[in-house]
Amino acid sequence: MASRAEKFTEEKEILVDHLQRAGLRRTAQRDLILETFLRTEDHLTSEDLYHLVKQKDPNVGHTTVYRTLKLLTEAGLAREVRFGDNKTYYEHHFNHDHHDHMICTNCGRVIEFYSAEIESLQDQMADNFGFQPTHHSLRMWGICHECQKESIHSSTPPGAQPRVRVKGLAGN
Amino acid sequence: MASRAEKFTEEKEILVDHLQRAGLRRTAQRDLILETFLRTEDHLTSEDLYHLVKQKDPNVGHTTVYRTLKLLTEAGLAREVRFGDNKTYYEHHFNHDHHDHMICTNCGRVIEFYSAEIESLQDQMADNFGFQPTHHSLRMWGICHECQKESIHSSTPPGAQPRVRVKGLAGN
DNA sequence: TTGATTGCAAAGCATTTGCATGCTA
DNA sequence: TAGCATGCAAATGCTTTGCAATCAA
Repeated sequence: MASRAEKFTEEKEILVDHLQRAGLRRTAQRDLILETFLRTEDHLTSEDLYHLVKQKDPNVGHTTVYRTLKLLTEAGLAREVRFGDNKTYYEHHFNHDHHDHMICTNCGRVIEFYSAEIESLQDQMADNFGFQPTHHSLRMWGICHECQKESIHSSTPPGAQPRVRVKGLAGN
Repeated sequence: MASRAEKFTEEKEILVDHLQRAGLRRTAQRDLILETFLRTEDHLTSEDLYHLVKQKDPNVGHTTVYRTLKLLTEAGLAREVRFGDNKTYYEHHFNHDHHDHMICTNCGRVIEFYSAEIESLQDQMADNFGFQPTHHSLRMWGICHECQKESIHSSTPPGAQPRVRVKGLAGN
């Protein structure tokens, strides 16, 4: 376990390497945004991250957070995901295994899962079509275990606001 | 095979039924939009459909197309899909089997596929988490067979504009 | 010094909403 | 006739861009 002072050393190196390779510059904002991003394990929008960053440095602009999240994605540190509410969420990518998502349409909970069998069948399927896949996204919407229990006692949804509000039914 | 005059009878009945059940009204616009929608087998945006409908009746507004596509989705005649360019596409849903999509990030081609094995593994996976799925979306991005052939002869992409422009890498 | 970066404001885009008018049932 | 539907314009929400000032290398 790394000490407090050394936290996220590896990720920071990746960012610095990426910046150098691309002829970009290391700035206090980029450092702060990366650190803040890594400090939460949640899926967060640039809006969410913006507010967290503001607590540390009120001068940082929303635009910079947007731009830096794209940067982190290019550097392989973050990954964009969408859960159906037309917002872009970001999750950690470096040192995190690939996974897919189940999204509870009642409470907004997001469950990460991985199935080697599904992955291999996907590749097989792509192969059938001569398709060369670079990436994919599998999402399932429905009711999570906890919300199913809730509905035994009450027909109304649990008190907590859904983290993700799914408007349409389809896969956006 | 139904005659020309009887085309889309079944779908029209579904719409009319849905309208009646919901206390809504049948209008010339809704009929026209449904017909135009059914007349193409493509994935189209409300923008696309709007232009097609305009050719028949220039007075129809974009808003009505938006609203009607939502209506058709509720009626079970259409399904929303997203391919990663932040636009909502619609595809036929009634009498069309469930399927997933491979999207070529070079030419925009969309390949529909279905795998019973993947579906069943998904259900199994959901079951492991006590998750009750209502619907799902599986998309793979990559290079289609045709574009792979093209790249043998030229390093530049083929002339045709991508139907779908994928900006980010992740599943939006 | 040079050119990338920042943050504000403004623009873009797809989509939604308010509202007066029009039209089904 | 009642109230749903329409279509325009305006608003919305997320994201991107223009630009002058700032800052890293």
